Amino acid sequence: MKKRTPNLAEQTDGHGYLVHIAYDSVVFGFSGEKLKILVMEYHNTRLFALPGGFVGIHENLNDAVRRGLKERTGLSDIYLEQCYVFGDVKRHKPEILKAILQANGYKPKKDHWLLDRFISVAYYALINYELVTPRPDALSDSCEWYDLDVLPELILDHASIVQKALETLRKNLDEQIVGMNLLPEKFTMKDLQQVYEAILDEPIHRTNFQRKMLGSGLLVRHAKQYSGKAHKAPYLYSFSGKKK
Amino acid sequence: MKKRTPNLAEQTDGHGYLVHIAYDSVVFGFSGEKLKILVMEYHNTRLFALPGGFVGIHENLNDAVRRGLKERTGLSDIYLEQCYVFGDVKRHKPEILKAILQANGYKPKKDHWLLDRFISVAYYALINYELVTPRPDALSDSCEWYDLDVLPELILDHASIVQKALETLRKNLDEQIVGMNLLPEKFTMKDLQQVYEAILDEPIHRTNFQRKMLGSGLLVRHAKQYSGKAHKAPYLYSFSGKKK
DNA sequence: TATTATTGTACCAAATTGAGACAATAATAT
DNA sequence: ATATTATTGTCTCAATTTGGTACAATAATA
Repeated sequence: MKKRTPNLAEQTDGHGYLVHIAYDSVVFGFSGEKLKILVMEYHNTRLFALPGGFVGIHENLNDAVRRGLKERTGLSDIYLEQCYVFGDVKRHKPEILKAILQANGYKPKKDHWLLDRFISVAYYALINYELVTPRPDALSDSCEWYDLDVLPELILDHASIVQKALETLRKNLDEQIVGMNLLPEKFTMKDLQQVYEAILDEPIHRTNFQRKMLGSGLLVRHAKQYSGKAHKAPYLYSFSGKKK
Repeated sequence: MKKRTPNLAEQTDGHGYLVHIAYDSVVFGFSGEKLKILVMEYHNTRLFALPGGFVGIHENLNDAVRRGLKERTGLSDIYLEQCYVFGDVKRHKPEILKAILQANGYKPKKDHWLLDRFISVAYYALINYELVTPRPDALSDSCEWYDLDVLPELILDHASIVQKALETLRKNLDEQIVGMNLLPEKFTMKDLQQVYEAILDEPIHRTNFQRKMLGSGLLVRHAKQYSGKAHKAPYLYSFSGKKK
């Protein structure tokens, strides 16, 4: 039996969702040697935001985030980490939410729960770019990949959230099997290195990186991949560990 | 002008505080070669809990935590870090809150906001044990230091919160100037080593630790401290960096 | 003056890291 | 075929960091 999730804009209070609590997610993908994140644009507003949402009254916080990611990416087994809670009063900008609702044809009353102050739990997710067709939700025109270095201006404190997510990702880089979640099943050593370079935003010495990765014992080597280019073909690798 | 903070138990709804949102803090102190944390016991209940609280409607989340710590420790400039948000449904145990309120002479109605589900933002704090006289709040008999290895049984998921705080502290140990916050202004190298050993719960090689700490460039050496014992007197040190 | 417990420094070996050399190789050009 | 080109995988060597011991210095006591 599937639980019905309430329609956001029609509600006049937070019934169905916990009031004052939201989440925002920084969904990282990797393609074309660059790190990208998902950004949504609301209907007719030129307002850009991170994919976020609310927590059902009988729903685990983490599950709420997974539900939101499933809706936007179609993926249900996603690598997910909390990174920070943004809880300052000054992030409360009811006029922005109001504009979004109005652009969608709703006339929220002054005490509409969405116009209240929210504390947002920030997450980051790592997903395989190739597996995703981003889908907008009811309030948004689009949900698309943006290069990290050419993000549009984001509403509220979402730029800080991206920054915090990136910092946390970098901090966790050595302990987490990042490549496994951002790359397809099989990949070359160069692919993996480019992921690390994109995240750290600095070049990495090739042979030392190779030594480190092979030495970790996490990689399984497969057949070579012939690209058709005029040079030695690289091996393909996959991760031997279990997906988190 | 000081803002009035509402009286918790008298409220019949969350006016004054954000509903559904709480924080819990793991307050670390160091004394007698051991790591300790503050634990509160509620009146007449034998229920033990971490110092926690709620967020005023017009209050920053971080400020709410600082306010709570100020009330219980008297300190206002405390080293504080978020570590995790506990947001599972199963942490909702209204009967425990009810028991606490009843033991204090309140008869909460069924829909009392404190009996609702809460998401809790966990923090850890590092403070100088010597500067603190723990103070209980209105609902609790005591607020006292407990050795980490002999904690009483804690309510709800507070044991997990302690665990998470400890993990986070360990993870941050190298980047954060932990000693500065847990030790008095001046301390010996042995004091500092004992702090690290208490946090990591494993012995550290003395001379390598000394080399690492002196090499960090963060320590300033002062006069020797004569203990009256029959051996060479150690230097006193202090940290040269700014707090936090 | 010898003894004891600690502390500060020096030193050596092992492990890790940074940087480059070089052979192997998959295509293309000759 | 053979030379050329770009890239990959492996090695090697030096520099740095880390783990561990040796030892002298020293503040009290016996």
